[in-house]
Order: sequence, then C-alpha cells, then structure tokens
Amino acid sequence: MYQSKLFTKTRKEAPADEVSKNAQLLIRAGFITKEIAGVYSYLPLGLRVLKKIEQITREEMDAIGGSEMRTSALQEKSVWEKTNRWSDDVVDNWFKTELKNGTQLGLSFTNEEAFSNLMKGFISSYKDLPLYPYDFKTIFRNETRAKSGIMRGREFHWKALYSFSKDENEHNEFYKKITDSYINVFNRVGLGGITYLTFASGGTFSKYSHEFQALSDAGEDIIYIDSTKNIAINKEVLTDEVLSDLGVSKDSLKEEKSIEVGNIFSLGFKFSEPFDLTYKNEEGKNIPVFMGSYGIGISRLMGTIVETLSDEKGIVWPESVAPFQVHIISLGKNEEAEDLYKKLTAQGVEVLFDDRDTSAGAKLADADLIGIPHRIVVSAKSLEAGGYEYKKRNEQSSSIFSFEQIQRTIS
RNA sequence: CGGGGUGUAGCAUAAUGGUAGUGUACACGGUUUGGGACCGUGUGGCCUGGGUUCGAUUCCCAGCUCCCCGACCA
Repeated sequence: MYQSKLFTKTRKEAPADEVSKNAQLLIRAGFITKEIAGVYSYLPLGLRVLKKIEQITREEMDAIGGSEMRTSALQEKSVWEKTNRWSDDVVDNWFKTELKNGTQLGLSFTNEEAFSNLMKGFISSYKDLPLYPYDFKTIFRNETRAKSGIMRGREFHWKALYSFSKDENEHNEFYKKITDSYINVFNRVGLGGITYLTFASGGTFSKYSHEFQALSDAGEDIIYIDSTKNIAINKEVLTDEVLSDLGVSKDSLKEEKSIEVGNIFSLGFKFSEPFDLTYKNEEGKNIPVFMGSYGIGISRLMGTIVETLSDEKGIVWPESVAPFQVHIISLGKNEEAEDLYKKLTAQGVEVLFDDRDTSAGAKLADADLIGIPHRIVVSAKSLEAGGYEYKKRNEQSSSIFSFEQIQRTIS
C-alpha cells in the first residue's frame, strides 16, 4: 500500500485523555481512534492487525474441529430468562434496547445462552456429537468504568467457542486439546514467553477454570507463578486447598501482575439443563449435553501485544500480526524504491511504501512508531553502497542488502 | 455505583471579569532532504443551558463529557 494513500496520520503527542500505553501508541500511530469512553474504531492499520490475530485464532480453532459461524448481537429476552440472566439485578452490564413495538432486546455481553438455544435445533442424537461451534463477534458490556484503552472496553471483539460433548470424558479430552490450541495462539501472536496457564475460579460451574494470563504491569490481575511447573494461580483462588490440589509449595511462587487474554471453562450441565439441551443415546434415552466455554479477547490481545512489546520509539509488532511485513522508505527522489515495492508486492509480500514527500526524519520516526518488523530504506546513500538498507524494527544495526538477500530475509 | 477532578483550534497547551497567545497539524511561497529541517505568510478555538454582572471563556448552579481512585468484571 502506498503510504500517501493511507488517510491516517501519525501524531507526536498522545491525546491528554489516554493514560494507557496501548491506547496512546495505537492512536498516535493511527491504528485506532476513540469514539466514546471504552469504544474505539479500528482504522485501516488497526483493522489489519485485528484480522491477523483473528485469522491465527481461526486456524487454531479449525485445527481442533471448530466450526465458525456467527451468532446475532441482538438477543431475545425469553432466552436469557431461562438462565435467570436477563434481570439487571443479576447482570449489571447489559445494554438493552427495544423494538418499535416495545419488545425488549439485549445486546450480547456473552454467548452461552445464544449458542445453547441455537444448538438445541441441531442436536438430537449421540451421532450429532461432539460439536464445536465458535464465532468472532462484537460484544457489548455496559461497564461502569471503562479503562486501559482497548483492554477493557464497552464494545470489543472476541472469539467464543462452545463445546457440546456426550459426556464428561469426551469433554475432558477436548478441554486438553483446546488448552494446547490456546497456547499455540498466544505463542503465534508473540506472547508465548510471558503467557501462563493460570488456575482460576470455576464459579458455580466447576472447581477450576483456566485463564491465560500475560505478564504486564498494565494488567489488572495478580497471579502467582510456579516456574518449575510453568503454571500460575490467580490470587482470587490462592488457598491451601488449591496449593495442595496442584502440588505446589507456597515458597516457590512469584507474584506478578498480568492481563487475562483467554479463559476456558467446563460448564457441565449448567446451560444444557435450563435449555433442555439433550441428545438420545443408543438406547434412545435423553441425556443432557456436557458443555464447555472458551473465550479469547481478540481486541484485548492486540492491546496486550502493544503493552508488552513496544519500546520508547513506538510499537514493535511481531511478524505474525503486523499490519504489513515490510516498510519501504524512499528518501529523496529515486525510482528504485517503487520498483522494489512493486516487485515484492507482486510476490505477495505485504508492503507499506512510504512514498510521501516529507523529510527523512519524519519518515524514519513514523516507521518506528508504526512498528512494521522489516524496514527497507532506499536512498542515494543506500544505492551508492550497492542496494537497499535493511533493518529490523527490534534491532539497532542495519545492513546493505541486495534484492535476493531481502527476499531470503523476509520469507 | 461511591468519591475526586476535567472541558480553550484536528491534537497538545497558556492567560484572562472587558471576545484569547504558543507549539504542532493544515494551506501557500521559498530554502532543504539520513532521525519529526528552516524562513515567511495564512486558515482555524473558549462543552451545553441557566444565573450573577454594564459586560462571563473566566465567578455560581445544573447537565453532559472525558480522566483518576475505589467497587464491579463468564
């Protein structure tokens, strides 16, 4: 893409009303813009990143048998009354609206009811199970206090998968599988080294749930890490009983602040019972479906990557989620920069080409702020030296590369 | 939801009971071209409603907004 055609501009200063690093950098670099507190629009660069994270998640869900679909945002009152989650006294973060005729509707703040109700129409026999439908969706939560940029919004993008299994054993097998897929997702988006499988409260559904917590001072959670077992325990559930369950000694734990980037639950019959979601087994007997719930905050993940991987000059995107793979910067007048841009683009490389008529300093500073992993400067100086000046965003030194060397490096 | 703040140009900010200055961005002209380069010219602004006052961007009240602390957070 020609940068001169990118309508967003970078800013030297962050808006005064943003405190979090993720919002400051993403707004300065032109990835997002704030609409209202806790609500952000995604600009061209930001949407590219969001889609990359979504695609990685999609690939991992599909790899374990997930079926992507899309549940509606508008939800019917009666469905939520089945689980007693319609009342504002029970759920305090509903956004509600109504039809012209007065019928009340809610905007999804989560998906269990929608999926349970919907799957009732498709599950009738043991032959239908197990099933793993999932969706990416905008979720609405009427938070009394939005904060932390895109990490705790009133409107955000997530992935939710629900498992429908014949029994607990079948469920447990899948639960293990999806735990591994979640680890794959966090590894692939560049948070591998700092994300811990964390024991957390299972609520009313089961003894434990599992969270995936990424270490960051910007986090709102406190976890205790056992580095020998490579697991963590959420402060909320740190009791002697939990320690003995997990075979962990209190002395080996290290306290850290972290961001919850994913959460998986065994739901059991919590939803299948109120929705009368059953299947017929081989004897023709009705058996309740055993369910599980698995979420990843896609937009929160984007914020977490910025929080944890940026430096004083700007964002440092991992290659897997960067809006473009390569940033070509043309300094001064030359044909070679555009030639290189066309050649790489023709090979399917995602390139942002800074063809703007602006100073070298501005271009270089913008490149650092935007954070594309591979930077190639084409200038009189580089051409005299025999080619293109290549530098990685997260490294200090640059080298003069030929076209072939560039191809080899970025592939 | 409780408490505390905030609101001046696209953005960041200053001053002021007598209609507002700067930086940046933007437009134009010129000089520049390896870390947000320089000179000149120009466009553009006091959240909304009420009150006090001869006069309110400034003081008071209300509303709204956004931020912070706490509570909340499948």
